[in-house]
Amino acid sequence: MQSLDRSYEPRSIEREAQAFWAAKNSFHADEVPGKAKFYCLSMFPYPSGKLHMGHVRNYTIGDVLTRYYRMRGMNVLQPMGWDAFGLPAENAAMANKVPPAKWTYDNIAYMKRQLQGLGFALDWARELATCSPEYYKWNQWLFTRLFRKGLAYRKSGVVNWDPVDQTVLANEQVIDGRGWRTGALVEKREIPMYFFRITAYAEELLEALAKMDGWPEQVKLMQKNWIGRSEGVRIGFPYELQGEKKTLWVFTTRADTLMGATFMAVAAEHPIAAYAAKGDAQLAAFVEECKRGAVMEADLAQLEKKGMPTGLYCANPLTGEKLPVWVGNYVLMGYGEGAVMGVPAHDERDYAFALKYGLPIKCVIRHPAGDAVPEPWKPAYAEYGTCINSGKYDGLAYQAAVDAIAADLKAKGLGEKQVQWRLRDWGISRQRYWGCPIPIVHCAACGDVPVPDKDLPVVLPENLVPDGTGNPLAKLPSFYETKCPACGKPAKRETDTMDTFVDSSWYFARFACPDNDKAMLDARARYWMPVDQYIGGIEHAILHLLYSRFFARALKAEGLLAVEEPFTNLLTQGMVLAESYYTDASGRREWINPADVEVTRDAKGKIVAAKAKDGRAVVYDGIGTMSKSKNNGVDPQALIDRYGADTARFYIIFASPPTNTLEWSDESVEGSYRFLKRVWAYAAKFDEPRRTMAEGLAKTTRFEIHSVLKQANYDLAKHQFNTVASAAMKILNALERFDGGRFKEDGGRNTVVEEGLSILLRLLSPITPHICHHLWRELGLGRKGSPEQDDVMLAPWPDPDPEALKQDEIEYVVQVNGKTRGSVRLPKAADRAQVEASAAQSMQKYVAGQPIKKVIIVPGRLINIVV
RNA sequence: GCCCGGGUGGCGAAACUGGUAGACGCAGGGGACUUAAAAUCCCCAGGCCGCAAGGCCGUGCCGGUUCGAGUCCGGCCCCGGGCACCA
Repeated sequence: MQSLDRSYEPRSIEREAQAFWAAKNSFHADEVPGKAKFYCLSMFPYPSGKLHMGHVRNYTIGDVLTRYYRMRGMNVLQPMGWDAFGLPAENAAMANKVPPAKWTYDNIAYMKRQLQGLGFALDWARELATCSPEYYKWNQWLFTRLFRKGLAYRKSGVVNWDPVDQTVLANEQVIDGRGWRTGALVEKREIPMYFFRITAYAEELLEALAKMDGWPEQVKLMQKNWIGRSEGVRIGFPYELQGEKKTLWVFTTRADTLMGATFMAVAAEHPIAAYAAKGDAQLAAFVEECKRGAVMEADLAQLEKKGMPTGLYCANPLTGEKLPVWVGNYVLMGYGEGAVMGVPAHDERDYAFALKYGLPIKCVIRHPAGDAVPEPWKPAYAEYGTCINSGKYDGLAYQAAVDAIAADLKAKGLGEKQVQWRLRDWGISRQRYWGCPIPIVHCAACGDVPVPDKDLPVVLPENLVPDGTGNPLAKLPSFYETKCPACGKPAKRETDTMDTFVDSSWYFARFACPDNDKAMLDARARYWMPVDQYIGGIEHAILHLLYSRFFARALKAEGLLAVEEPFTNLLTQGMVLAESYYTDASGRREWINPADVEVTRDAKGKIVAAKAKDGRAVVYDGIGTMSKSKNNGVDPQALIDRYGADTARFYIIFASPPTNTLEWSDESVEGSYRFLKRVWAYAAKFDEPRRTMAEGLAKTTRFEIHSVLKQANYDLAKHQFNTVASAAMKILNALERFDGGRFKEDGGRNTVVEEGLSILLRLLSPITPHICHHLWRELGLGRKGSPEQDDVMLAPWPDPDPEALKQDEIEYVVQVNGKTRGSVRLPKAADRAQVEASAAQSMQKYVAGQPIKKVIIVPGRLINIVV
């Protein structure tokens, strides 16, 4: 053990503490009936190579919570695993000619060592990787169950197609509409895919949000909007095609504006568009143009609104008025009916479209600005109001108009009220190699046949190297040639793999029983689930969390889980950002890592210039997420190597509250290291003889320490850890003020110092466990003869002593007309008259003869004199 | 474009239910120790005016509510996250 005579050496004490925990198996969690369990989980990492700052932040936050709840006496589980399938492994494989499996396993080994070096309280016995057959077997098993229930099914879906590489591209691989490797213009292509019917749970997923008190409002709101329940009316517009009567259906939330419809717009993929394009080359070209391009909604939504008439007309179902049918590039086939009614007077997009193409604008809602809709567009035009120019519906307000119109449409068989969801079914097929094979066999006679349980898992061969032109599995007969499980005839195995979101939608439950090879989940999952505290990046607020909620419901329906909500409390950490710099001396931008940039400051510390360490001038490009493309990643390992894990952990906690973005600063790390050195140095002086302190100073110091502790516990409860770190600093400051430098006279251990150090080390131990572990034992602060003597983690969490918090006097802030002018100290027992008199007395200068209108007193805090 | 957040000193931040804006740190300035440097310790520090006492201004911008607004309300600007195949 490192002696306190030596200065703080993080490396040796961290190694020593980690060895202690390993020897004692300190972080192993067992199912203990009757003891309150606490399942604390951070989102598992993708094994990309090495830990990045976001990981360190995520796992430090999780570890602080884990260690805190342990000390609060709960049975805590904190596991770790690997989200090990995915695209980057294939990219690395192509670049290095190494199979994704080897690359992935090497990364896992390296990152595991890094996590261990950070001293996280993880139960490694439960480690799992989603790319192992023992894990993904159960993806496949569940898929076959959902398939038989109709919750997994096949239909066509749209993908990005690179015509040169003849391969499907991920959205990420499409840059400005072109393939990332070939530069070819990307096309949309429809292919058969498997979907999970998440929409079957839309209503439940939405309604449960209201009861999820442990989730941030922000995330619940995002999910609510994503699910997107809207009430409206499905309206049929009759038309004739070659003498045949047909109906064009639309969904609208504004049936009250039906009389203001002046055109119809359909998506390029709509059957009407396809029909009309047959006889019209120009329209055909436009439809083709709309169908090309990327599939991303963000891109589609920002396209210039364009349209073309089909030459077809349909009739307003109530008036028979003829309405031209257009094809519009802003109409999405995936939402509603793939067609909309155009009401230019009361919808901004329709308005712009009508102006552009000279379509009539008919005002049918009275709004504050009047009964017309002159240019330019005003948001008021879209507000609810009373119907006008609408015949028998004139004078009706929104709901009454919708009700009346829906009733009339229903009578004609041309409409009814409908609830529409924005949520779409989840397409899980990926035309990629490094993922979980979809357990389906395609048989000419029997159709899609799920692989029987006895043949699971369908094992993914681990030795392939993709070449960028399609899925290598589709080129491997030994993989896809098989026999139909139903009829035994030759058949073809599905070569698509599953979206990696499938893997991550249930891993949290598998941590309870990763060793079970007979069942996906068992009773241990029912013990540990739900996760009590889930921690992860805000960027996962919708997809991952929504898919996991869907899975929990599906697993409950299979009898595998007892709960339908997987995460009771959710903490969404902010992203870690860094500055980026570039030089364009050579004509094209070269990004310089912030670590290699030196800045010049003026006398006030403001940055006035920056240059690269090699002397080249650099341009500051602002702050953003750490990325390879901007070369602004900061490697946490360098930080850990230099200062130790405790400093890295402390800095990351201290720098910002967990939910904020964290702007990286190398300089500030130094301050965290300095603080830990001060803790060490102060502790080292603990047993030096000290003189007896004056009673008054002891009382003030205890008041200070216990007040700070009270606030720190309050902050911990609301997960504001940065101020807990501040609190530790304040306690050390108070202790140093108390007896700094006065170690000459005798007196032995001072009880104020002993108590202060004991509180400090316990408060700090979840954040910086190694140094606290060491000092706690070295100073012998634990109760004699108890297990906590050897291990601060086993000590009880400190709570403030109510005696120490008692005060005889209170300081009141005194304001005149709301402006702070001073303060007065008054005995705690002072009554209102005394408080007022004392305040008026002290404010004579400001009141100066003016009549006092009233005096506002906030008990124990503030006095405001209004003159 | 749509949905969700955020904006407070040179920087990260704090401020409990509307009640002393800037705690705790970083960077900066001054000093002590040292042959020197590093390390450590002490002091100063929102802006403007003033020798000082003190005064005025100040939480992205504009307006409102209130005895009192960083905090509540309305409008705007900028930045970040998500938009269904990155994870």
